[in-house]
Amino acid sequence: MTDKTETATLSSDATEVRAQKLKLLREKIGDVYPAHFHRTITNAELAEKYKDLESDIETTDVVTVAGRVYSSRNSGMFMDIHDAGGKIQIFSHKDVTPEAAREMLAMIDIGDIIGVTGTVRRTKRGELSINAQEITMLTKSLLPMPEKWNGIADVEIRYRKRHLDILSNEESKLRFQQRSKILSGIRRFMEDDGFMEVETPMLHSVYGGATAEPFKTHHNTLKLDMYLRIAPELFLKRTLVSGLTDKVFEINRNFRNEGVSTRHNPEFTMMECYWAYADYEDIMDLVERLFEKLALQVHGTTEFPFGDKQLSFKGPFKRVPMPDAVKEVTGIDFLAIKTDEEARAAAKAAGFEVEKDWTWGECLAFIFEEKVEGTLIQPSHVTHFPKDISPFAKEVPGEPRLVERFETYCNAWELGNAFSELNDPEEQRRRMVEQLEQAHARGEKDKQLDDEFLDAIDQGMPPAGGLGIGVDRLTMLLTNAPSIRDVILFPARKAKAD
RNA sequence: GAGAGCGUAGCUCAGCUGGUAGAGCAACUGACUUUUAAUCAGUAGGUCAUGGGUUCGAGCCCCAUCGCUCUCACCA
Repeated sequence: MTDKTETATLSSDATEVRAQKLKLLREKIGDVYPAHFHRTITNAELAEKYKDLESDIETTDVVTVAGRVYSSRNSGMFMDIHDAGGKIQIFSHKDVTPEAAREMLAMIDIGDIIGVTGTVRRTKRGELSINAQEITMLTKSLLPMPEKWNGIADVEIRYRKRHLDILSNEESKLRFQQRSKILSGIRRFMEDDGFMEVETPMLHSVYGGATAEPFKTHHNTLKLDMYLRIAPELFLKRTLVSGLTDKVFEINRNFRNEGVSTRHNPEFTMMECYWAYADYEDIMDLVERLFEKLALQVHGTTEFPFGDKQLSFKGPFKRVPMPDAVKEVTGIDFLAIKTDEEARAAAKAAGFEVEKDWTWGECLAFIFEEKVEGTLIQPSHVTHFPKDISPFAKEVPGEPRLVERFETYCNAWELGNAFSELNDPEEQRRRMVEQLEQAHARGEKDKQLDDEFLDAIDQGMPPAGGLGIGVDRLTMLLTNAPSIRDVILFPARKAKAD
């Protein structure tokens, strides 16, 4: 394959060496990136099948494995190759490996993907191995692998070149495998609970269902300004009106043109569901059952660590009305306060800076966010939100300033938001018009009234409980990830100047 | 959008009050035939993010720009 005069000409620059080896390989064996190669067993299956094989025992079982070369010892006599599920040691020795296969070793670099056919054995030192009879180059890698002990630590590279992160950091690989299982776990839970998954538009000509700045785009043929959806809520409710199903859900991306942080990405995954003939208390039960199931799936138990905290997803969760929570922490009894003026005065007296036009509900919500939110470490449902900030929720009977809404908090993060959904068409229209006026007053010129939604509500939407769950944040908690970018494969980045 | 911090070899990181640019891994040349963070000897690899400035002299000090991280704001 190659003799000393050829190898002596190799440069010491890693990428140049690989390019030269690729050229030599093409001359010698032709196709360095073959289209057809079939392994007979994966590395994980191999480990399972031969877990009882004793040390220093050689079998006559011939297998074909494949994977990326992660390390090489004794001039390639021992190589570890990894596929997505595990690793296997390749043993290439003159007693067991034909000359032609051993010549290939000089052309193999760490990072290359190879296929190996040979017999299964366990070495004296107890390492399950393949005695190589045939070695096939499947993919020559042109770039060096990241450092083998520390992997990629530079967060910029970890996010921009995610393949290097996952290639070199086992923790990162496991986390994304776990995310996939969480996603399918949510889907299975919802389906088992009788919910039907639907897909509603990502491109909206009128955006709504949440208060957020949208991404704006344009459809050329329709000559129509459009928005990437900030929430699927209004379409899912229209689905509920249709009678297609009494239990509907969607798992998909929402887009919000706002700040990025360790807990915010411009596109994020939301599970949203609507359940006819149920109310927000039924939804609380549902959230608890879902969280408990996911914790069991990921950790095998409902108790698990996050950072230096210990979380428990064992239901039932603490349930506390917002006015009670605020009273407990600050002593301010909002239920005893009658007017907006009094609310602002009470807030000011307690040391909060409030805007002149704030309502009773806005003062209550503000103090909740300032003082209570940060204390909610274990999963908790905060109920009885002010109506002023909840345009889609039904009033609490006997307390028209509050609505049947709850948010689920954990680790001081908002994870879920749910209501007994408003289905009174006149009340719904009133509240949406009010929201629209407020938006226009803030300078949001693009905000429009969603007539198609209001028309559907006029048709009659069954009473229902609805819920939105932030899947990324839930995944962060379940996989002990400090940043949302650790659970999103390709998080939003600025364009690189070079 | 505001504040704080960071940017040194392909990767992980040192580099003191300003005085010749360093290590480990990876790579290359050899030795070594049962290793597993293999080992041993040697070699090569740098516009110290970029552009200005101060200084006899700048990786280090100053200014600007770019990128990243964290905190805050908007928000989930």
